[in-house]
Amino acid sequence: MKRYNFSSAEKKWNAIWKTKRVYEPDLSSTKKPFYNLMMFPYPSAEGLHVGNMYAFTGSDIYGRFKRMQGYDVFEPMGLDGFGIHSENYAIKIGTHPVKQAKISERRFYKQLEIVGNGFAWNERLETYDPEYYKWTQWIFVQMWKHGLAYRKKQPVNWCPSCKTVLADEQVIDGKCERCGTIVVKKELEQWFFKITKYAERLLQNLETIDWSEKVKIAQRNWIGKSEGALIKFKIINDKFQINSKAQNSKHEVEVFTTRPDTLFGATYMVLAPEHPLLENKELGIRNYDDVAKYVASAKKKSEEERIENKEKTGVELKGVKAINPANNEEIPIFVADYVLSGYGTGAIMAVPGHDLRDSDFARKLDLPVRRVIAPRESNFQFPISNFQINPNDQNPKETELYEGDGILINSGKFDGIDSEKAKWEITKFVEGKKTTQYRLRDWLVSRQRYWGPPIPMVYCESCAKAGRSDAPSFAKATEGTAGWYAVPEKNLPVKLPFVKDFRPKGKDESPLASAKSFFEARCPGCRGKARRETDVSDTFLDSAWYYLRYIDPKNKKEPFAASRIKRWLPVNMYIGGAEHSVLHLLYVRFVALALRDMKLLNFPSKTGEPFPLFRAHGLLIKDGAKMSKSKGNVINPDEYIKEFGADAFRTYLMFLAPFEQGGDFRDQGILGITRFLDRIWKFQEGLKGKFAKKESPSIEQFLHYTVKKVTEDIESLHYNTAISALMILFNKFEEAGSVTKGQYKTFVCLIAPFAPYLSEELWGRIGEKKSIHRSPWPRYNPRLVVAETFPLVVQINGKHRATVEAERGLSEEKARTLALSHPMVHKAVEGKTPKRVIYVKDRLINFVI
RNA sequence: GCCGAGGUGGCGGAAUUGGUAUACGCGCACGACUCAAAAUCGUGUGGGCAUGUCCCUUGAGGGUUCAAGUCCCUCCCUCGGCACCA
Repeated sequence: MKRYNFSSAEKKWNAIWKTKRVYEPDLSSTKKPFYNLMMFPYPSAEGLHVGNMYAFTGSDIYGRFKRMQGYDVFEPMGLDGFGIHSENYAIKIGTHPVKQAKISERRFYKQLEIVGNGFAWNERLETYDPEYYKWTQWIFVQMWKHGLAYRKKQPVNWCPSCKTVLADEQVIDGKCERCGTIVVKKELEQWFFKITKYAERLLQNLETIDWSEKVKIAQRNWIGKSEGALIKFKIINDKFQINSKAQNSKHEVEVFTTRPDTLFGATYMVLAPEHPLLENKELGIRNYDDVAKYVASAKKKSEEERIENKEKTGVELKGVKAINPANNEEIPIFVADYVLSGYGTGAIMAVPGHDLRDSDFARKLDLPVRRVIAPRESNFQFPISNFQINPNDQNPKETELYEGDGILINSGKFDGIDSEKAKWEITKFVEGKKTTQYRLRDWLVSRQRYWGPPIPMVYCESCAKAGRSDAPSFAKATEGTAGWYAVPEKNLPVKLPFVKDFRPKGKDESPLASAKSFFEARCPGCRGKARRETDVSDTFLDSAWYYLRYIDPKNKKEPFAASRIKRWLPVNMYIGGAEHSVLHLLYVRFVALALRDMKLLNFPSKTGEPFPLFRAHGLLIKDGAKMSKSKGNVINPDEYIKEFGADAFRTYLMFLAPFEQGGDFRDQGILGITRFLDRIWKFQEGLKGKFAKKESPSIEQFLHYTVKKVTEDIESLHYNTAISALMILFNKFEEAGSVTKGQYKTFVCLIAPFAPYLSEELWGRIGEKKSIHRSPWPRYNPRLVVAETFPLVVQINGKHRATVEAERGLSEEKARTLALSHPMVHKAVEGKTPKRVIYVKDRLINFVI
């Protein structure tokens, strides 16, 4: 018997599939479109990572399953090869990214072809193709035209190694998402996209989409909605007399708090180092130099220092006080870097009795603490005298931090009120404003790098002086628009020029700033001399719309053809990594919603969400540890495919653990799958076409059960149990020696999504002409799914005592008689009347004695 | 610290959602084939001992129930995400 030669079969079928266009639906006319999308890879490293392979295989199995169910499955693939990751790799190995892109492209596409995925190769795309990034730039221009792109100077994240700014989403634990270098703060003027305008919708829509729960939670937390109040505190200089000061003060600081119910406990105020009040000289801060020194050192701190060292520091502003509007008390003001400038108003009211951070700070600086909320279950007597407690007080119970809600004390006329209710009553009392804050910040899209789409904007100095720009009128009032013009759409793309020394310079600007011929431009407004923007846009903008381009990647007139969009969107199934929870998966939703609002993207959907169904796959580890080059435990997929074949590799990846959970890859494990596939081959070869004439009823019954099980398991991405069910079925085939052709064909169809080559080869060898991957998915007869008999479990006092084979649908009485006929049961129950008999139909009977 | 997922044989992992715990696979042991080995095939494989239609066993302890890996309470550990967001 000839052994199965997987490598020649793989080669053969790849060629046949290509010429027969097995995986190419007609994008403009299909009747049952099914868009099966997977996150395209960064071609950044030595080759395709096994993690990508894992994700693609899981997604492809789902696509193949849907194709066999009769859908016109569209499963495109491309390369996210523009951007910092590809550029960093080019720097590392000392090539130019333009050259490296071509090398990576060949390597990746070759690898992607041998893994046996049903990709629609005609629609492949690369984000560095000018025909692609032309439209990435076009999206930037639309953002600008609709007031969603703006420039602003503010402290931003700067990676000293990548020599570029980063978005908040790209800073992980204070470190650069790409290279792990500690990120520092820098005050720079940059381009931002107004994703915050969409915060509420991005949050609300989460309720309408079917996504892996952990990703939704991550997005919810990242958006970070909180309800609270804005409350104004008057600022006075203590030179002035007490009674005149409050009324006469022209200075005010507004704070944001989610706990206005604790206002009476606000014993001091804290400003962020960037707070504008600190620059106000007429205020008469007496220790101005000390304050300035503190502010300077705080601004220099890196993100990591802030995170690592949570010891609170701060300086009091001498000579000034704030007035607590609830009780008109004068309270000290501090500057401290535990208050962030980018959130709320950059100023807080500090309530050390009821907030952990304020409590830490108060302890450190020995500040008084006042308790204003008592837990509901405590028995406070009202009214309580207005007491103030020092942290050194020997009565620690009273000063203990309490962050919960409860009943108000020490709060004047609000004493005794429930804190939930008091929140809004106190807000009203001090003329505060109820408001909502989001943790989400605007998306910083500028990058001071070479390998990316140049931001298609032009700056004209003379127009800036005259206050001219082509920003929409409603956006002109905001800062950073004067002098800026979008490159006219007919002039797109702004091609990335070849720059020999493409390495980042670290001078707050892109290497393009040294290419004079690139940045010299005409002003689209006054036709005078102007300068192009030399920064490029964030890679995540490239990937924020690729799924729209796939359906018509060669379209020269429009970014995406409206008729095809209507047919193919929203995407039916999106599979990818959870590491993109607050990166790609957030940006991509934002861009879709924004384009929809601009009336540029229109597909049938209530919310405009492009991915109603998303599943995150798990993480693959090797021998119990995370894969890393330094540990030398990185799986090279090519080697495994060469040794075991793509089918065995794919099937093993899916068998080793639940797809959505991820799991542990062990070399030994793949042998089990190899044996399984070999046995299938031998089984068919051994039959030599002599299939059984008559169906064995027990095999037939189990086959129907397996069809149901595998269908449901694939639908829910439980591939590991689907494969296990197929193994059990096949074990029965082997035991029986032979099965009918129909039964056998059903089995081959069921393994087709997992082992596309072997199944196709077997399919052809039993005389089938059409590709198995376009053959109908087996159906089952619901009546045959369960066997006619079942093992009736007999328990005595809940303990398993015997098992008897019984007819399905047995009545309780009959079950009882049957159970008692078993000698063991008979002996145990004999002579006693059971107190209770529990009968679970088709399952068990339990005698309680 | 907060949020999420999880803890089941020597290992990866199953368990119809409260109803035979350890499916399937790996590994291991023994046997067959072989001069031998690999491959392949067969048998066995949670632990215990008094070898039984016995007892124990799903991170630890308690509870609910005829019945708990599954539900409730307390605690421990591992992995992932967020992290001074007021």
